[in-house]
Amino acid sequence: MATKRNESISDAVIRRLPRYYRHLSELLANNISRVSSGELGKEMGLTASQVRQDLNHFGGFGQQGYGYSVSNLRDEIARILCIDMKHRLVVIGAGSLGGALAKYPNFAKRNLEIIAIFDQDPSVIGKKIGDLIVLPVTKLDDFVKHHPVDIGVLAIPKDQAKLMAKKLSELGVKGIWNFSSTDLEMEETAAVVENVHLTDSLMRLTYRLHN
Amino acid sequence: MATKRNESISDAVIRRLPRYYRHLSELLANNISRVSSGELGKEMGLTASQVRQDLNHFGGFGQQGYGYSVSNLRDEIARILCIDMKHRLVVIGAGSLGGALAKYPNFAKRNLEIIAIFDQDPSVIGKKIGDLIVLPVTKLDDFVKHHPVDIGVLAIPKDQAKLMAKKLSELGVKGIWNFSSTDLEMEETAAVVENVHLTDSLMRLTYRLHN
DNA sequence: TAGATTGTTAATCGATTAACAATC
DNA sequence: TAGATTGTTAATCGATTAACAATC
Repeated sequence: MATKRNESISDAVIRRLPRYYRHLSELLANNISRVSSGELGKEMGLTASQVRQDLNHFGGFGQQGYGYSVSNLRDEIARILCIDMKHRLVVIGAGSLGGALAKYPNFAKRNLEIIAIFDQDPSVIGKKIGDLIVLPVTKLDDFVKHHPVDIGVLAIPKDQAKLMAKKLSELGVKGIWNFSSTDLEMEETAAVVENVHLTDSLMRLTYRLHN
Repeated sequence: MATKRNESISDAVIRRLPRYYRHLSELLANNISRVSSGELGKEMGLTASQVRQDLNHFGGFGQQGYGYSVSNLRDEIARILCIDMKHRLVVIGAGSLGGALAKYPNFAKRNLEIIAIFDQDPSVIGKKIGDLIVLPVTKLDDFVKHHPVDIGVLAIPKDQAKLMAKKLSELGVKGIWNFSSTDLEMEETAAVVENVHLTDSLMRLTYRLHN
């Protein structure tokens, strides 16, 4: 059971979980086996209070007078984020971004596996990207029906994104990781969407550069 | 003058600005010339109140009884985000992610220009990526001293990220767009850092997939 | 003018911080 | 035991929503 009660956890908390995970991994790599909320918070720019509040949404992982076991806490957060389970991804769009995502090295240790990559361009189909061969999108239906796919990664132009998201969702893919610069909202469907807007991120940087 | 007074704008507001910009661009592309806070909010999943509050941090761009001029509001937001100015970027790391960013098509219309890409690997140096030729990192100092560089894009392994951020900052580069999976914090230096953590984003998706 | 919609103030809601008893 | 640090409740702060007078 991930949460203590059936309370819904705020997005602000969820956003911090992967950061906790990274920082705890870092501590672990440095052979540090225990950490207090104060120390962890200081590293991450959070108050001790906030760290304890965040963690206590999911259960009491610490021990009074001692703090938290780094490896235990890291495992708990991995479990909360569900990266203790294997997830299978397909990438739609074998352009340079799709290709880069398909080869991204940091997925494996989080149990994330890219199992196929698709494109519609005949000049790209058949090419090798890492260990994968680019398949024609026309084979997508067939592929998904015969392989378990948890997440579809959209690295295609924005005008095709909505349609492809709908298709994936209809095929039973439950998660969409969207790199097309349009906000996908899937009210109709059951799929969960996570939008990554690279230019939005860069525009926040240009804002802060001058303010 | 971007803000009305010298109030500091909350991060939550800044995060929405690029979304406003995208949605207004969309409306403009569909030849819609005016929009009310209610309509814009509905499209974006915000209340009319919030739209008006957000915009009024920067000035009164609307007109009672009419709403907002789409093109005018879009221009104002572009100005607030400073994408009416040209920004010059250099990419550090010509791996597949660095390469993809160097070729990313959505930058140009926001006045963002990639002017060089660097790598340390001799087998990559000299290769062509889009219109650019990969330069050796040893030439970085010299390049930055002779060309105006606003933003450094880090697409390198995390253990090299901190050092490279420091170097860029010392060379006078004021913005760091960091794709290395470590949180760069530049208290010592004057550089502004925007972190993009792809695996964090994916972990939020796996969380929501199961909760 | 009447209707619509803004800009802005006030009320509410939620997230962060502070405080402290519990306890290892 | 004494010291440290948690889990949790209460207080504060800030962001979102509601309300409405101003006005195009």
